[in-house]
Amino acid sequence: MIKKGLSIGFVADRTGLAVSAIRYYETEGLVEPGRDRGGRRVFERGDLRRLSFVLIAQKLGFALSEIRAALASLPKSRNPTREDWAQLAEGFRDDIDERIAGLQALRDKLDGCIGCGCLSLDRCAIYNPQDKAAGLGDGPRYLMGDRSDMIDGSNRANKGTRQ
Amino acid sequence: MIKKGLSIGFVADRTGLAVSAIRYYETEGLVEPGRDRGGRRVFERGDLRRLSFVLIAQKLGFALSEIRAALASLPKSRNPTREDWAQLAEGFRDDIDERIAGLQALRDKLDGCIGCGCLSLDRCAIYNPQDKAAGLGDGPRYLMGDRSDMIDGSNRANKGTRQ
DNA sequence: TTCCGATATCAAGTAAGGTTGAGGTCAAGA
DNA sequence: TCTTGACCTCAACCTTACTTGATATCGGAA
Repeated sequence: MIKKGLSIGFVADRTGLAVSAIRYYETEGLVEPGRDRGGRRVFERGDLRRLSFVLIAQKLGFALSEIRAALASLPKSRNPTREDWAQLAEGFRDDIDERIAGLQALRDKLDGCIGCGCLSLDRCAIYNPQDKAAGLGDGPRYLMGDRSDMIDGSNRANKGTRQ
Repeated sequence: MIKKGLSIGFVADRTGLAVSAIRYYETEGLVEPGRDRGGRRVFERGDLRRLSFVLIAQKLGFALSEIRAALASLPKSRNPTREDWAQLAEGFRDDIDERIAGLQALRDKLDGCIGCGCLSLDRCAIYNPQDKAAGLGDGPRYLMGDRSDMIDGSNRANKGTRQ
């Protein structure tokens, strides 16, 4: 059985990653290269795919920890088959779809509010204190939240206004 | 002329930002609150909009430096009008559109390659060393770049293969 | 007048995602 | 054999985007 291993420099050239980044990814558990007698890292071809996946996922805004979790679904005992990768990509694609939807929703809101000039806001589609910034991640955030009625007549009337 | 100023706490409540974050944004030039006699920050209503804009843009993956640049297009001498904001939002929306397009392209590529199982790659739509990861930012990166022919017959044949 | 919460500054710390540098080893070619 | 380039480890440093803690002041209410 002839085994061929790839050096870290070769992998770096192929993926466009810096050697230091690949070593860092190893410490983060994103790849687990073997070692040769001399202690040098020996990568397999499948690692190129893993690392490319890391690159793509990162560009999409996934954190390394999330990517590690995704990669964990690949079998460790054998070389991942195309079915394994297809399955991983499936869930991944769902995530992409969600992000696209989130961006589109936001764009529509921007169109509806700022774009149309309805900055008086009370009747604005975008302005809704109950509304969350849909699809944009953690924590409820008010979108362009500015409203006059809350300044002059709210239960916070004397807090926060000065002079 | 009656001027009303908003305290940092009020602004924090309204935007959902931490007080410390708002102070940080000031050091970064994203807002420039005035000060009252006692040295406390005094915000204007327009600052709520600025800060909301910062929040949204950040969620979209813009760096604070980019956001600062975008905000710089607003007039400093007078209160930004709805036209000012509309103009800012316009270019911003184009960016969103680009990002959406990039994500869609990537999704399609994933569908076309991993999804369909064509991992032999040479004929694969996604595999193209000349191709950049479209719309995904800096630097050319190979997408899922793994190819057997380059291992056994390339001008790098004896570099990077071991044992 | 005293108290207390909100505010202020400044330095340091945090987390993520790496890069850089020092000092050392390995192995193939001249 | 010597050199050279690719590789190794480990610690320190970097940037971004904040948070935390120490220490101090402001100003409105009791």
